[in-house]
Amino acid sequence: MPPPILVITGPTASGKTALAAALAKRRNGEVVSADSMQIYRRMDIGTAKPTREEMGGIPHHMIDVAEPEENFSVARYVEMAAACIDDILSRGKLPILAGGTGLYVDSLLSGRTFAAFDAQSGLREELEGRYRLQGGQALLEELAQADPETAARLHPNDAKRIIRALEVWLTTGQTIAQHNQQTRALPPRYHALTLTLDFHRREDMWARIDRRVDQMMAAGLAQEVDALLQSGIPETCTAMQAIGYKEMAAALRGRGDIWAAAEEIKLRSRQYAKRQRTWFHRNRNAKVLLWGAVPDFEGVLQASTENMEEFGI
RNA sequence: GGAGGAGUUCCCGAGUGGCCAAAGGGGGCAGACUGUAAAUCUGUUGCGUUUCGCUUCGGUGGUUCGAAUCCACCCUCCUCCA
Repeated sequence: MPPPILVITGPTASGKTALAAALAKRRNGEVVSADSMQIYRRMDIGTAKPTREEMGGIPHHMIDVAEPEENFSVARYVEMAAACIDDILSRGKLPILAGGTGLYVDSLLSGRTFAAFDAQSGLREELEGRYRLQGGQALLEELAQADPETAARLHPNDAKRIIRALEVWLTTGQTIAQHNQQTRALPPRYHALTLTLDFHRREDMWARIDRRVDQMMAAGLAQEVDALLQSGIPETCTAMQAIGYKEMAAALRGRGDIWAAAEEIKLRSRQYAKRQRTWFHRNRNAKVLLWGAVPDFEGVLQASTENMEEFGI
């Protein structure tokens, strides 16, 4: 039986941070973030990174572990986060994985491994170039020669996945379909109790998102993004794709004012929250805890504790 | 007061007699997701008893076999001249 851990997921602004810290305090736990943007240093306000105060003395891992210029990846996340969790377990404490990046959470819990990727080879760039020149249909037909299953699954416009599928085949001699099949057969890395936070009514979630963005603005989001731009960060790097950063960066570069950018950030955050929900709804084993119009933190804390006891952690 | 221009489906915006329930984009809704994932991609988006019917393109009338498209008047907005 894999070691038991607690997982807290949910859309953005659903209170994962606060719940994780509170439960960690009660259960002698440590928090491991599962957030693809909080890993970057110097991106605090816009990623809603927990403040020292919010952490309440609880150790938090997988935050500030990379520079914004770096290209992070799921594979790297899983490797690092697994090491954190194993370390926490070895010290007899409860790991609490908290975050909204569904791919990171699932990859880590499942024990998934990733097919090789060689950034130096230039293959990716070559395939990207061919995609632009020849189009998705052509590459899809080529992929079908080796991996008809994946080719049938992918849409011609799905450049990223077509390219990755070809890349895996070309570099490993194994199709991504085969790889996925193998990795699905791997035993889960952890025995997880997943709590998914969500809202009864989406209007309440939107209100929370709006308020949070207003708070970010008040806390100096524009200045934070400006500092990143001043430091010469490439605009194409992954970190600058983050909601709140790309919109604000555009405004600071002279396209629109920062308050219009704030409104756009609210919109993009709502859309993001929807995608997160779609992802998390797939997990039928998760215990869903819903917020009402007036958040009942004590109630959710109580429900969480009960679920944990039932689960045996 | 005079001269122009504009009013299109939730929004922007194409459409200037039939092929128009009306391009495209946005937004909404739903879904996908195995090394960029806060990213990326897909479907759908007037109503209904759904290979057909009904209602819709500022309003009201009219021309026509047929109108979002033409005509008249009216309403609203914008620009310019007074």
